[in-house]
Amino acid sequence: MTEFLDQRDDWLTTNCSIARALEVVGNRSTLLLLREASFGTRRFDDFARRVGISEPVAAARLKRLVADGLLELRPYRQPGQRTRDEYVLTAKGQELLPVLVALRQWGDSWAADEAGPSVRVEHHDCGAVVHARLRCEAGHDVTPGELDVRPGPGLLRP
Amino acid sequence: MTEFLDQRDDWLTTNCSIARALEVVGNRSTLLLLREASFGTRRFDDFARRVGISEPVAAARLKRLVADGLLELRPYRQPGQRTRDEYVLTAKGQELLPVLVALRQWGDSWAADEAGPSVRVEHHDCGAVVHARLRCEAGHDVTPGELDVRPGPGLLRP
DNA sequence: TAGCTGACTTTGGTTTATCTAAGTCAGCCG
DNA sequence: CGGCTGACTTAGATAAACCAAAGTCAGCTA
Repeated sequence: MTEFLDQRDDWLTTNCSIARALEVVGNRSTLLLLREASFGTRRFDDFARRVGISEPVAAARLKRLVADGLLELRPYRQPGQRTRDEYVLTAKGQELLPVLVALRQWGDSWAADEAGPSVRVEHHDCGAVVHARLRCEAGHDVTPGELDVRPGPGLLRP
Repeated sequence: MTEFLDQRDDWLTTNCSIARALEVVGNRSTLLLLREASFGTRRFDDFARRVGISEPVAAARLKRLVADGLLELRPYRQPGQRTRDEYVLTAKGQELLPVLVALRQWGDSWAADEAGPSVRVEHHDCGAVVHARLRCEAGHDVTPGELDVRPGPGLLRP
């Protein structure tokens, strides 16, 4: 595996899933909007205010998130109000939650306030705190130091 | 818990671990440099070339990553060359790998090339593919839909 | 039907991220 | 001791992200 890594060169740039993911969620405001969506925020100005971004930015990013299929618009109606659209996470958006959990976990460990984290994410069924963990398909817990990188089927050689 | 989320308003902005983490790694090039570091890249121009960014950007981001303690400079010497510094992941940097694994996993699922992913991340000990998973402290696997958000100790009320 | 409200859009300007191209500089090699 | 090489830095320019303030507009409510 070491040889593989030493020999490789610019192939990663061409087909890297991390880079592709970052084209969709590779900026601060997008990830914070997804955080809000995961907390149940659904309305335009709640998104803008709670994330702390301006309305034009919120509008552009939310539009992009809908176009990319991470959020969907769903009509709803509050009593005494007219029909509106609310933004709801799709399955594609929900599957990004491990990224957010992992980011929060890192922030809790390395950049937290003295008072501790402001939120706690629990397992709905049992109330225990939830973490993002690495695990292999053989069922072992894996630490960051135990990762090996190998060529995959989509590897493009120079 | 629903009441909690409905009542909360601008508290999250002030002390959010995700936002804090994103201040450090909230841009594309930083995360891609960390990807490279996790693949074992150590030298300046390898970083720049493999990530596909210009040298000025690579220099600035690497400097920032060292200042933030995610990478450290370690002197090394190749035979017939002078002493240089190489960039190596610290523990603080390694603990971000779950974020990268989760991002790659999402990219593999939702934005992959037809040919499949270009790399495969394995458990060093057993060779099985590694995934980022959500798990609660009671030991249950948790799906993104089973997450509950609750106030934490550092929660600031408006 | 006039007004209010939520959900944006428009305008104009600043900051941040990025690029290319060229320059610096330290120290081993010959 | 003079040149080469790797590791940056500087300069100048463009593109992307963001902001505040004001404007638009649809459709309930009164």
